[in-house]
Amino acid sequence: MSQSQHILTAVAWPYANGPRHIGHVSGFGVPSDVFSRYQRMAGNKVLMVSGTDEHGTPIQVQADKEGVSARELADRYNRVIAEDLTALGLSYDLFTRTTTLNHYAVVQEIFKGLYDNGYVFPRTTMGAISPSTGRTLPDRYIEGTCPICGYDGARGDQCDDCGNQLDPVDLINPKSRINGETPKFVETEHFMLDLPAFADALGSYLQAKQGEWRPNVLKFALNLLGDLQPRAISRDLDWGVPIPLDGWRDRHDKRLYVWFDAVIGYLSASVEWARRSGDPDAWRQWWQNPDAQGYYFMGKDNIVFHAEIWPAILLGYNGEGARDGKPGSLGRLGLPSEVVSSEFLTMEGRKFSSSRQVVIYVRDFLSRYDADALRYYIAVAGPESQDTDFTWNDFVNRNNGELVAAWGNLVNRSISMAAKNFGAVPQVGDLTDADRALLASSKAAFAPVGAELARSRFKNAASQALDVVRDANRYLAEQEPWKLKGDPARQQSILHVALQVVDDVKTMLTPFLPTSSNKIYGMLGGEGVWTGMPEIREVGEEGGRDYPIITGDYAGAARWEHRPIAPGTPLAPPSPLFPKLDPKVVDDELARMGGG
RNA sequence: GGGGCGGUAGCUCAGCUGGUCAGAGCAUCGGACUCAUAAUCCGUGGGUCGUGGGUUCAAGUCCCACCCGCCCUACCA
Repeated sequence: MSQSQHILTAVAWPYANGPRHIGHVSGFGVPSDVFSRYQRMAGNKVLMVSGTDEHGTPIQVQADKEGVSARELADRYNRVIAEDLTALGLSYDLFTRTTTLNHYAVVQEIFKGLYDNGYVFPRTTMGAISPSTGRTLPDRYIEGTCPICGYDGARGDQCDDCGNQLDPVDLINPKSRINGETPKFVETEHFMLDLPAFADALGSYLQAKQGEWRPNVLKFALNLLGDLQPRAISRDLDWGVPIPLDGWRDRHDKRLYVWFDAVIGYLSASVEWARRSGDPDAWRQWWQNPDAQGYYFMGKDNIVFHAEIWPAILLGYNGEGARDGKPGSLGRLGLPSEVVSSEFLTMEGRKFSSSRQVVIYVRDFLSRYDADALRYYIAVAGPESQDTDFTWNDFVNRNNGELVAAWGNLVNRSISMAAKNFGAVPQVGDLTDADRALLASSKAAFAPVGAELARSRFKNAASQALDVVRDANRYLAEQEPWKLKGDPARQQSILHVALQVVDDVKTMLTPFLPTSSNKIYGMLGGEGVWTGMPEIREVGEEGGRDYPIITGDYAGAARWEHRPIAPGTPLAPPSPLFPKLDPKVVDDELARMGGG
């Protein structure tokens, strides 16, 4: 094992145009938190950052629809999302937003660095704008008749009927999906990121990741290299980060493209975190230390931005593309060590769709079920390596069978017996072969389970921890401590062994189940905090506005290691850890989904 | 159109660079037990590993073709 490392956990930024649903958090939220909690327990220095992504056309469109300003809309959903992610127990060191002055400053610094090195240049292009607002009309917001197959619901970027990629200029009878008006195609000047200049650098960067990244991510990224085009990183819109060049800075009709500013959020959030921690340069440990690792968590539709565009931006800022150059004033910045992408979650066989009520928002879910139950389900049955279907039936089965019947019951029966008979953690006497075997297999599980967690293979990790649970239940069935009233010494030894294994497994499940693991820690007499939980804090910014952030003190007692339990520690009769769900909730939830 | 993923027991899925790889969990059925949220434990059945070829001493595991499902295609994780 290596020494303590600096690990940046960069979590995809949820878009603040509405509340997030469980598909979103299964992609970026739960995986990144399980990973980060494990890394902290393993003794590494984790910096986990994210925030709400608040610029761009969809937010402006939604705000117009609701008759509020983009900022008001973003304020609203920033708070909703921050509250939901906190309730899920996601241990962000800083969860901020893209509308801070700090973020604007960092984004503009990166832009200038790219510009000074020659990787960003202006170009006049043809683009669609809305005649009534003058704003860029993204291709997806234009529909019309497909010039190839005649399908009349084709979008500007692609025809859903024949599958061909289109240019919106070619659409017959194009219309805006926002308000039905006919878009105007005009010449407009935009700044382009010179992606072809990074073809070689990106190629060698990605090649070096062979065997390390999930194969689908790497294949996808390598594939993109074949056709790199300069890409516009500005838009005709007033809701975004201003372009920091003379003659552009004060224009209200040109802003940086939302994705360009969003990925830079990982850096700006790190900078903000450092400043709030009292050491403004602390972020450098995660970005400029050659031994630091950066893990980026997201859903698969984000791969292009994290495996292609973000590395290109960093290379350009560092002056490491085909045009060379030198690092900007922040200094050389590290590229992602690994891009961890989840696949997609579907809902009862269908795509998530808020308009069709095929959705369950995080908030609604957590109003009826525990965060640990959702975290567990996503970790063991989520879209880790392929698209996965969420069904209420499966959720109830796994909750009742695995969390309640296997794990919760082991905890409950062990502590209950020990509390009832001895009122304390029992002494251990001579060990039998069976005792030793169980203790050894429990202790031996730390290494493989940890290794799987470090590789973001959460299903394997959880299932190996559950194997220990099954071993322990079998052990109790074989040893039958409840029959040994006449042999208290032996009875004590058995219960001691059982409790020790409960403690071990509690440790191994902590990344998945922080809340219930904290309870078990307390039940077994643990002092202080086992694993920290996030909280919302209201903060301000010099010259800016107040806003909520998620942060927390995660330096609890939790360590990724076997911890001997102490005989004599008082035990109280336990209460169940996980509520068993009535199978009727399946029907209730399906009915809630609008007729199922 | 281009790219990617998947098709293994009733269900959900493991099976990395080819040789105990035909598995796990759940569900079913039979039995045991009672400490525990009627939880637990033991046993049982069940698959020509999508289809057709090929390479090999040996193929879910590699190659080709095909069928089916899904996803991405750059402003819905």
